[in-house]
Amino acid sequence: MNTIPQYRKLYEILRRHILSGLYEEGSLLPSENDLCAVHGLTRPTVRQALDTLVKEGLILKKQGKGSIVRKPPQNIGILSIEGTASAIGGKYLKTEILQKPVIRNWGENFPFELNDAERESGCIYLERLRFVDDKPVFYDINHLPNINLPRFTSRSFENKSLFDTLRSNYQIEVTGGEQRLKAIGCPVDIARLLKIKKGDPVLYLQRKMKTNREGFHIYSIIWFNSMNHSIYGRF
Amino acid sequence: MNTIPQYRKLYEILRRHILSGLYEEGSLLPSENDLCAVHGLTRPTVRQALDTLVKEGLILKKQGKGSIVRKPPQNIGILSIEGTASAIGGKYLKTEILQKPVIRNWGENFPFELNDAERESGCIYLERLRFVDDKPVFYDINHLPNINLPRFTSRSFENKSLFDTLRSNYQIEVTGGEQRLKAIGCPVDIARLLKIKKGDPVLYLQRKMKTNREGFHIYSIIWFNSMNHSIYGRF
DNA sequence: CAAAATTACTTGTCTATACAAGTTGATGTG
DNA sequence: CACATCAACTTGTATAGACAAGTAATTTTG
Repeated sequence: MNTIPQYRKLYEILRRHILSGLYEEGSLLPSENDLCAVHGLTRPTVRQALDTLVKEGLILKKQGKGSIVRKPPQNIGILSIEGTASAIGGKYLKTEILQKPVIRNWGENFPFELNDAERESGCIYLERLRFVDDKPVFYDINHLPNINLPRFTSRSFENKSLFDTLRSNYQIEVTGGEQRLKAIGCPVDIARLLKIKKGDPVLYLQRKMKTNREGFHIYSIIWFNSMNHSIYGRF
Repeated sequence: MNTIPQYRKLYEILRRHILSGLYEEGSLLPSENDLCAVHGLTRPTVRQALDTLVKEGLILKKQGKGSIVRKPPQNIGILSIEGTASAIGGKYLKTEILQKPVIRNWGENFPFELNDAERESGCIYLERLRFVDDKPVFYDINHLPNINLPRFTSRSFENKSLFDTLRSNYQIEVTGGEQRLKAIGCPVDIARLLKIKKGDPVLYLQRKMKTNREGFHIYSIIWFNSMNHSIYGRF
């Protein structure tokens, strides 16, 4: 059976509520017993859902007090952006799909090593241009192995997070990864997309992300205009 | 009572066993039921201990299989460099101290927030230029609070790691941190040091590192010439 | 009125049990 | 022998309940 566990459903609900702003920052989530009653679960199950939220940094638990809602830095699938001018609310982040997901080969000199399963299955490829405050900030191309992702290429990704889709529809979560970072002069075709001049300094990232699905990696190459925004990270 | 929870004790035991090499990499931990029997606990408690190990990356659980022991987690990439041409061994990394550690104020617009203790004590300041293969690759300026660091300013740091010194002489270890990243055109004075042209794209990092000493942070600002090297990181 | 004690809440830890689901090797069967 | 089946393991999910410990507001006490 391909059923989604209860604790996971509750996690998705709470996560959505938190991110949608239903709870103010610093306010308390319903108590564990309340959540039990409302959703018809027992405490260990509810706690499992809350544990996941804690791990993601969305809540902070205090014994005797409750679960305090936090709003972690706006996360664009692992990539956190910090604005220099305005705070970045989810509202101001837009995504334009330049290349809808298509199935194709990995390409000649793919900059990462691939395992056999990945190479044999081919990959799903998509290109995106992402906006903050209606101004283009970064452009990314993404490769994921075409393994057990039913109906993936027919989904809409416009203004949706790729990682949200993977998480809520396929239970795939990024658990870690590695990346290489450079500052380069922007090539002309990318510069046109980002509305900057050729040769302007941009951040160039190659990243390979591991997921909870064994051997399933997500590969991204990113050009990031850091003129008005920084990449923010914790380690 | 100040008793340590059972799951925490078990976690400490298993962690010590793994790090001491009692289990080989890739081998299996005793099954959850075995651990229950041996330590006189129930499965939820044992699982709580294992969860912590998973979170730390010391084991990897597979349903139906067991808990697989992994190598101790990779370093908290203080700053890993990856060469484009030759592999970089520690041997080829040299450090030149441009400004020996001095005690002074934090400066007007220090780019990070400081706590009271830090601001009141003033800071130790030093500048370094770091070479790979005898070519300058990055320049960093570092600030650390002048709190309980006897004889620090009289130490030699030439070709020594600042972090090694802090660990072995003062038992200060970096436990995590946060950073902001940008690509910028290199300012003229930095360009001269790095032997590149003014305006060439360089990576610019601001990082704040947390340590095992409560409230003691290390602040670094780094200009990195990524022409021939990348910054490599795991997350 | 101010401080101490109580009370009602919260999360933290733990036991005991049950069944589902994935893995592996042994056991039969054709 | 090759292959399917089964049995015995593993971890994953979930229920039900108990008591400990921290928090905060209320009540009692001096």
